[in-house]
Amino acid sequence: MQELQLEKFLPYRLNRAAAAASTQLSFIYRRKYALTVPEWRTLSTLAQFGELTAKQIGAHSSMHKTKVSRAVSSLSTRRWLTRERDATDRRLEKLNLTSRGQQAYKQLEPQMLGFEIELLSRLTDEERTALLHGMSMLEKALGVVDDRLA
Amino acid sequence: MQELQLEKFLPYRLNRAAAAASTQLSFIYRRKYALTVPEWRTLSTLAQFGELTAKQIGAHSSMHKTKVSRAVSSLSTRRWLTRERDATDRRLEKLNLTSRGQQAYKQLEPQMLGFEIELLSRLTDEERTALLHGMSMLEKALGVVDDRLA
DNA sequence: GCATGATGGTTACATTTGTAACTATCAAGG
DNA sequence: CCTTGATAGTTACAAATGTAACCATCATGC
Repeated sequence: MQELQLEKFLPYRLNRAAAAASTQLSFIYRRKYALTVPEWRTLSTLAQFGELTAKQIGAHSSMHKTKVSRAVSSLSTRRWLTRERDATDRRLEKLNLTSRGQQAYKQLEPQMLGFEIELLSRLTDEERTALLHGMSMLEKALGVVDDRLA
Repeated sequence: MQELQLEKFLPYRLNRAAAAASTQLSFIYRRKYALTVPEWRTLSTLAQFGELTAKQIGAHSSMHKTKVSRAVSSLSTRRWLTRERDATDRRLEKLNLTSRGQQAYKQLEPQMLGFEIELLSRLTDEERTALLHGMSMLEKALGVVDDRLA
């Protein structure tokens, strides 16, 4: 039987890499707009998909509904998004970015992509391809890919 | 310029995979011993390296010192580890697993390894090798590998 | 229509986590 | 020695997060 070494142990390595990437990334949107992680995810999900409900945002970004609720209400206070009751089902709230929200996102998007590109540029083409493919397989193995998304 | 898609975005994917792996793993040691994540990490680090100080545990497991402090004090209450002041530098506390702590770890270790093996077995040999190599490169790029460890 | 149960979303409360201030100890310089 | 600054570790406090209870609304079956 093999022996467990924390620094070789995949769950631990994933956690450490994720925390590092998240921290480094958050410098960008924290310094510029004082956004939290849930707020950033809500913003980018809405920017990507357009009108969504809070529940849909949670499904796309894997966030707990209370996190989404708080992020939405905070972005709403900032007037970065609008909330509108659905006429046919009044439990739902249709969320949309305001032009101010879109503008902020347009500022951030290239910097976020830049961070990822810069990070991955330190790998060779083969390493990069292999890593991303491996991640996809891992996601499948972990059951984190949600097939039933719009 | 490319467009950012959260589900393709590496930092987000890392976070999601790490959270899923961590949750699934923690079922094992939570159900059996009601351990928290910091406690599990402290336990396994000590099991792996033998006598360490709290600071060293933090360095090896990438945990904040308050997390380590709390985990250590909780494991100490359980009598899974002993704390002993260093004679030559009385700021330091030398930590060691008790036989009870070692025993608990011996129970958990194969199940932890089993989880990882089972997870990785869903990838082909090439995918697995490539993923692990890619992770190593990524860790280097993120600067999470701490060279100056004992 | 009117119970009953499900669903979208919010909020109160408890738990976890991080930040910063603190204690105790050490090391270096005068 | 005595001051000054660093270090190991703890703890008070604040911020973030999850759990569970809750409200409003809807859909279903009687």
